[in-house]
Amino acid sequence: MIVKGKNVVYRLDGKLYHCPMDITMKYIGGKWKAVVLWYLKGGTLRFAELKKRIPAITEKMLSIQLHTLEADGLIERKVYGSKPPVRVEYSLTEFGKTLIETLNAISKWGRNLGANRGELVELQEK
Amino acid sequence: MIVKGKNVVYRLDGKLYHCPMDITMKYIGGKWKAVVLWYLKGGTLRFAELKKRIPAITEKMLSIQLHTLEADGLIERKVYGSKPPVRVEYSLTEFGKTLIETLNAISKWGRNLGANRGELVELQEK
DNA sequence: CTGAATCCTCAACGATACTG
DNA sequence: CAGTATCGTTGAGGATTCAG
Repeated sequence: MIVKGKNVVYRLDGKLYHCPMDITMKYIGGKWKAVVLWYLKGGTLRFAELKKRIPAITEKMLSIQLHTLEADGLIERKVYGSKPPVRVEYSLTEFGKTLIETLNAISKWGRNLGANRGELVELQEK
Repeated sequence: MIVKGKNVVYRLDGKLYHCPMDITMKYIGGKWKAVVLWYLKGGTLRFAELKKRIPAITEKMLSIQLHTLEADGLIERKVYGSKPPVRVEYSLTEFGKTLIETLNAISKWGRNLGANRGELVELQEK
């Protein structure tokens, strides 16, 4: 706990944090991580399935996010088969699942805003 | 609402979002905004008071964050006095207060992680 | 006291092509 | 299928100085 009036910080993985917000943001911040986690919250997904759900992401960025999330212990990567085409599945770890409540709160706020102030658009099939 | 199987997105301020996570992250993403909002959640604060609570931020970045948050309608800026030194106070707007639940969730997760995996450090006074 | 202005760096992000 | 390699771009963030 942060003690009022004291100059106290957290050290985590050798890095100092003055605020818990910072810590969480290290894990889900950036342009893509929260979105990837959001879709994995629904269950195991393969690379191409994630790409399909997040059309705007490039394969490179998706690859980087997945490796980062795995290194952070939030997701698990399972490879099936040794010769291409291989099958790779991604899913939340138990640690990653502790984020679900937080992810829900973030999504809920965005959904409300989109519903109240935004406009729904149906895209044409290409 | 996102309709399953349909290619539906939100349009908000002229920008398209495929995912509610994206929307929220536009408002609280980046290195500083969530932290600033977190401290303003506790009540009205002046520029120097915010700076004191977020030692790592530069005045430039704090200034930018505050203007961005104000432009997004999340915080309110009140100026007292016309001749320097002026007094400027920042506080959450009603719209900004709708984020409190989300901010709490984010902070809670970070606090738990800091408590479980991190280490508490007491800094020396300079 | 509260910033704005300037200049700078660097990491995140992106487009495209290629591969085990 | 699931990426990696390479190169290019962009913009967030930072250091410093100056101003109402």
